[in-house]
Amino acid sequence: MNKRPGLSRQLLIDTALRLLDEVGLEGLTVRRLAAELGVQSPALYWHIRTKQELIDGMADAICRTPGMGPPRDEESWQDWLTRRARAYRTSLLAHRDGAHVIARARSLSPETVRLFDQELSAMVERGFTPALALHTIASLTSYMNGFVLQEQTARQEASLPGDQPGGALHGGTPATLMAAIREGGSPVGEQAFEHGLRVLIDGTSAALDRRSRPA
Amino acid sequence: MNKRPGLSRQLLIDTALRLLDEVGLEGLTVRRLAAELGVQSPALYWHIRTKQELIDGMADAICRTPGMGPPRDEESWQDWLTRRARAYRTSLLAHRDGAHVIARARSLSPETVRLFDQELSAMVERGFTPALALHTIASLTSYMNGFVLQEQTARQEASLPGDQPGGALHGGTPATLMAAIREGGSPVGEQAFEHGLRVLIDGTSAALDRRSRPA
DNA sequence: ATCCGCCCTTAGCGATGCTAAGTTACGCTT
DNA sequence: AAGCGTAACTTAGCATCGCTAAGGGCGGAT
Repeated sequence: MNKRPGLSRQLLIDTALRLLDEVGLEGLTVRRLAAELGVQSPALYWHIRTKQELIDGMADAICRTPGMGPPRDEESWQDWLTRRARAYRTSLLAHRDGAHVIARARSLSPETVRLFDQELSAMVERGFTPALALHTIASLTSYMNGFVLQEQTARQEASLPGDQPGGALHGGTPATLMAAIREGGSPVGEQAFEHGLRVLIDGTSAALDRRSRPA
Repeated sequence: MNKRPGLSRQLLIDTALRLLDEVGLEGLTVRRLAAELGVQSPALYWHIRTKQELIDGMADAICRTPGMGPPRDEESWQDWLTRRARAYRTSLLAHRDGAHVIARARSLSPETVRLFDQELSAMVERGFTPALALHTIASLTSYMNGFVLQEQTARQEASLPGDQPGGALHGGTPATLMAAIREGGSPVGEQAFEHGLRVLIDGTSAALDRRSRPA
């Protein structure tokens, strides 16, 4: 389907991410990717060892987006974590099943780990202990991954047979839940994400205060 | 391999959960489950429509654990959410790839939704608005799912070739990260989970105060 | 000219989710 | 008691999957 500038590990990853939007993670097969590259499927195994390795690379590419990385010098850690979280969510949402790719990944590239380490150092400079910095980022990452994961499974559910907006709820949605959603509290979407994000930042402020000036 | 008390949807789900511990989610195939039940694989399709439906049932069973459900009458919402979160994590960790099962699930049973609604009502009785209650539970759930997901992928990584404790870090782990882990800040495990949990509860207290007595 | 190794091909293995069609066993009416 | 319908299973098999084995073309070094 394409001309042949020769394959490469990176080209496989980039093409796989583009293909992902078309066919989803379930539909992303080695053969389909090979076809997209105008090549027979075993050719891919010259550049990657397993499909898992391809997925790891895709996850890594999704993580390494502008917006990740250490804060700017003038930036408070609150502003930075908020900006970083929004950028990360956007990057996950940028590809169909993006969060599922992350969930299926098994290892990060050394470069990404190094970038991550720089983030931790910057937090230490701003008053975090190393352990508190790591716990904070880990909590935030768990939240973001879990959130978008739910968001993206809900999204593909919404495009099934008739189903009011409101997620995975068939039949009679109970009273309080309906009220909550009507009130603008849908558990997916930007507003919900921002809520959890703020809660985590506020709670982290409290944890940081507790350490820096203990009773 | 078994006698035949006759199959049932619930028996499939229970057996699948038991089998999951042996073979993991990747190894859990329809044929393997059928063999475990002493039956040919197409027999299962009398009781379930697709493998996806089986996974939905497994996820539902994992969610519905003692510890979930509305708070006791004398319990503060903080104590309840903490207890509930610990119980949920324990339930996910109780099965190999438990969090991955949740991640792959697409819908919840009406009963689970109803239980969830009771939880929301109880929160409203304790001063939450419906939307705030839903946002709170959603944030907490995202966090818990994301956390155990990472925890369980890290776990199966640890049982690969030589690799110091410390997760998905091959080669030279950078300085701050190493310090953080040495300091007792591993991003997985109970201590890390408790940190994020407390942060979320503290932040929720702040959000609740903001609503109930707005400036 | 020859050889070597990079990068791709054709062929195919074992396994997967699932379907089609046939078979058994049991409870019901008559 | 004979007949029958349906629930619950079987055998066979389709299309597709990840991945391996073996070989071929082709450019650069010798």
